[in-house]
Amino acid sequence: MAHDLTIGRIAEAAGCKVQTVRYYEQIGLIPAPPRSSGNQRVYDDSALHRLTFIRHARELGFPLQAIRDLISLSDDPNQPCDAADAIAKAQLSEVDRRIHRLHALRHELERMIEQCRGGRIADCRVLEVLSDHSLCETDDHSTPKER
Amino acid sequence: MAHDLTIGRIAEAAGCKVQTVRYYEQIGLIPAPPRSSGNQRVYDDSALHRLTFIRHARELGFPLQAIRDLISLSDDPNQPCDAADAIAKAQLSEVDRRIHRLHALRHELERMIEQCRGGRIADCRVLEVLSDHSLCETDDHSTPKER
DNA sequence: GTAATGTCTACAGTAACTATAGGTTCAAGA
DNA sequence: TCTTGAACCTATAGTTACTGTAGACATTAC
Repeated sequence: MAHDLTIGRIAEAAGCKVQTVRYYEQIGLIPAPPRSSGNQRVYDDSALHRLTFIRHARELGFPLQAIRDLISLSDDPNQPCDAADAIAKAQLSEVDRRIHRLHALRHELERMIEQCRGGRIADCRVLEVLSDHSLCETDDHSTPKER
Repeated sequence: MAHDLTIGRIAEAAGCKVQTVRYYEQIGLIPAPPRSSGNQRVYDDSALHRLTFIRHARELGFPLQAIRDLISLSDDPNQPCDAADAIAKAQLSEVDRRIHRLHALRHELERMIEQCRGGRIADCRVLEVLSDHSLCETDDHSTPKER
């Protein structure tokens, strides 16, 4: 049984906005669906499936380009899956880097909050800690690429 | 002793690009510095101090608007520091959310990689896991605001 | 002195959406 | 059946926080 779905329904089912679905169509990530007599997009389950794939990968932090790669891989299922594996592995190490960074930041924020005890700005360590990088316990100066 | 610094030097010292410094000036986050006879920006230590403050806060994940707020707070050091505290606390809970999320994602990526053992795409679970949200162990469907 | 590097302005481009305006279509209630 | 309000349509502009490019001028190193 093929369900007919409106754009609002697949957006809701996939957990994103209607505009986002249209945007994905515009950039060619999902195919343009057929239209109803009143020119409204009509989706089927496979469209929902692909949209869910994309949203899920986005939630995992994959950039759209990586998702594009994964989709083109899955369109040709006789290739070895090394490429998909490599993409996932690269993503894993990126996630590890972010977790590591966030833990350091968390620690520093806690120190900041602890030292700010309702005094006056002039005595507030929050601003001081932010000003002085040497007080920071991480020395990771790299800028995260896709945040 | 007041050091004279070129834009390249303060950018390097603060760990960002030259364009980023000019961008911060453009949006009014740092004041326009005096120029040399050859029309090049000349910075002093206080400019470096403010830039370091901004970069450090950015590395901590503060959006520019929050940084703007913190700067305007520090311009009036007789206020109570509750506001700075509130900003830091909001940031902390945001960091906590991200850490939590990333741990779930990490777990899922590991499962994906484990299940992809050099077979063919057709048998590769990476794509399958990405397609099926129900296999995912987190149900957090929210989209992070500032990524 | 000259070559390489750094800086200048102005503007365009990036990712990944998000919002708005001004219109059409659809579904539900009176 | 009419109407009203929600959902849809296109097109375009805006968002955040930069990053890159072009073409010209300045500074530094050899």
